[in-house]
Amino acid sequence: MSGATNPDLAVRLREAGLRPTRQRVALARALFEVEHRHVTAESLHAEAKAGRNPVSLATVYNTLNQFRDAGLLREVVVAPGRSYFDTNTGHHHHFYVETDGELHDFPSDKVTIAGLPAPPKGTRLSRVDVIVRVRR
Amino acid sequence: MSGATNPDLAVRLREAGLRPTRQRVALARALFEVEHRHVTAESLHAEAKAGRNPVSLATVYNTLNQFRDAGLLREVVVAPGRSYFDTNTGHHHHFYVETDGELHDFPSDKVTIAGLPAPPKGTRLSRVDVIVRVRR
DNA sequence: CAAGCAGTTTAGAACAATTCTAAAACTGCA
DNA sequence: TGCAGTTTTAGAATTGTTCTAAACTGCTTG
Repeated sequence: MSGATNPDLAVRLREAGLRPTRQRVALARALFEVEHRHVTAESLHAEAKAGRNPVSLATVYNTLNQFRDAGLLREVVVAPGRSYFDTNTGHHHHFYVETDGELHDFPSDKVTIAGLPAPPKGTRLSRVDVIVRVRR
Repeated sequence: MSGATNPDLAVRLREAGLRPTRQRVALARALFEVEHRHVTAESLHAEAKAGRNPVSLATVYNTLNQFRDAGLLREVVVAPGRSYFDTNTGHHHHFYVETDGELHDFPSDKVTIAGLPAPPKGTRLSRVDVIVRVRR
């Protein structure tokens, strides 16, 4: 079962304008066939290498960037040199546990942010990131 | 006038547990004797080098980290490999213009964030960062 | 006010994260 | 199946930051 090709993923990639190559599909499966995940390039690379679909680190970086640009992933920068890719692209925010580098989602349903000033003129809103930093 | 030593800065550094050395005072003057600023290590280093108080890049990094640890500065990470130090340590949030890397403060007076979930158990709140990302 | 020691600075090496390069390997279409 | 354009790859290069070890400086003491 785990060796089978998932046609949905191939379709999803094609719709994003990306050819469903062996490597991209392998990474997409690791990312999207399970619950929401937070990965770094290094962690995903280690995972792929350990599994039966080794993918070079350069390709992991390329693919994560392409997935992000295509809207399949969201990048969250929590600290200098610490960047996560989040498979949850819906509206939500993050807890970041500074003492051990963990990142957790929380839904934005209940959260309301009021009174934000208008974007500087000549710019349009791209996204509002809320990172709640906590420590143990 | 601009060559004079500012005793307040020396005091402020000493209170932070830092010896007021020539280099630290020079950087503190560049940072704190004007309106609130957003600097990077590189930009501050370039500035110091151009002025009459050249300071090595290593010292700029050390000093920024010390100032941040002492609460004199706040670090804002906006993108991978892009970290600003903000001389405004009060409550406020940021606009980040993704297309050109600019960072702007905005006061948090008017902004209310309601409905944030409680921190994960075993952790205590450190800070809530709100970054409003915009593009031209 | 000289001496000495801990704290600081520095250039350069080292390191970590990410991107680039150029060549080999693929993918998809004709 | 052949072929043109994409994609992958290893390794080099780049970028941002920290480390190292030696020289220097600020502060305290005798």
